[in-house]
Amino acid sequence: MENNSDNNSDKQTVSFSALDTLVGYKIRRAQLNYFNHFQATFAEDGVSPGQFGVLSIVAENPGLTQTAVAQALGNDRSAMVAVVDRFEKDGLIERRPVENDRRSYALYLTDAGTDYYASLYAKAREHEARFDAIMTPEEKGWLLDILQRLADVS
Amino acid sequence: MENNSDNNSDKQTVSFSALDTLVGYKIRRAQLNYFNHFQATFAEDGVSPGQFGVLSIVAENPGLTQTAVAQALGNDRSAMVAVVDRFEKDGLIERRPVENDRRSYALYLTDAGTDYYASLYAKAREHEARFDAIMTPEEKGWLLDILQRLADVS
DNA sequence: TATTGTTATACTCTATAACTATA
DNA sequence: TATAGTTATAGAGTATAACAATA
Repeated sequence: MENNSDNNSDKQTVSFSALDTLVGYKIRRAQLNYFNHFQATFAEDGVSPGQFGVLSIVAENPGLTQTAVAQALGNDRSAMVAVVDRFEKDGLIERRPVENDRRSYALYLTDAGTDYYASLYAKAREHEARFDAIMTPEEKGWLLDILQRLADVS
Repeated sequence: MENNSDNNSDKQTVSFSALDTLVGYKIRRAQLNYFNHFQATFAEDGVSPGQFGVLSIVAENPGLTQTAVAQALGNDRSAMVAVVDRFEKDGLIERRPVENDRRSYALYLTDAGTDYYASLYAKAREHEARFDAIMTPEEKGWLLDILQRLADVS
């Protein structure tokens, strides 16, 4: 084993003065931890955070086109194809023709998809409880508000 | 143009009830916005947030090995090689042999690297000001604390 | 046996460009 | 001309596995 006092390699004593005052670094670490937990929770379902987001938007906004869902989530529409293909194949999402515009598909959850999303959402809420536990409801409301403001900085 | 009232494709009216109560979704959006701004600010320098993190850790903790820096940042040590190669080639970071352990290299900023990091850090602080502007100092202190707690959830 | 730096590799996420069919 | 869905592709980021040198 090396002598930690010489080369400063003891992890506990590493200085983060600069990074610890930048929102960007801490927010990345927090987000990575959250997503890793989320992935672990939904590993058996094979649903990623992004896929859960698509299901959630379609569940709450039936009839949106693929492009509209992509825009709502801030993604490129090309990224929707594989996600919708997968959920359509699983019988959870339906692509329905849009009258008056044969270029578009309107997205709807099937009955199975509605049930499936309900179970995923319940699981997501259980998962969220682990993170809710480290703050008060007031703090969480305030955190969500600040995160929204950070997302809106232009 | 399609009829928005029929297929619910007006972005302003999309419902996010579920996602808006999950920390994970909002934190991802906030982090993406922050990182996009960061990338734009440092585009001329060609420095990513992760690369800035490496420089910052080495600047504050001269003599750490590559593996120690990777552990401090929560990355795999294999990811360090390309980053250190690049900064070494640019004459900003030095790999020095570690006495008593010929497997390791201790990392140090060169004089040029020290100056360069100082300028990058000043730029990062200017960049941060855009995000500091949307909250009070008290709020920021509290935000950093909450983010740390989120990162520590196990 | 274990660890460091390294290489090769693969996987996810994401964005861009171009194509087609439609508008 | 412009847009929706699609496809191919490429880049960044990250992780794993294996190797040689060294501990």
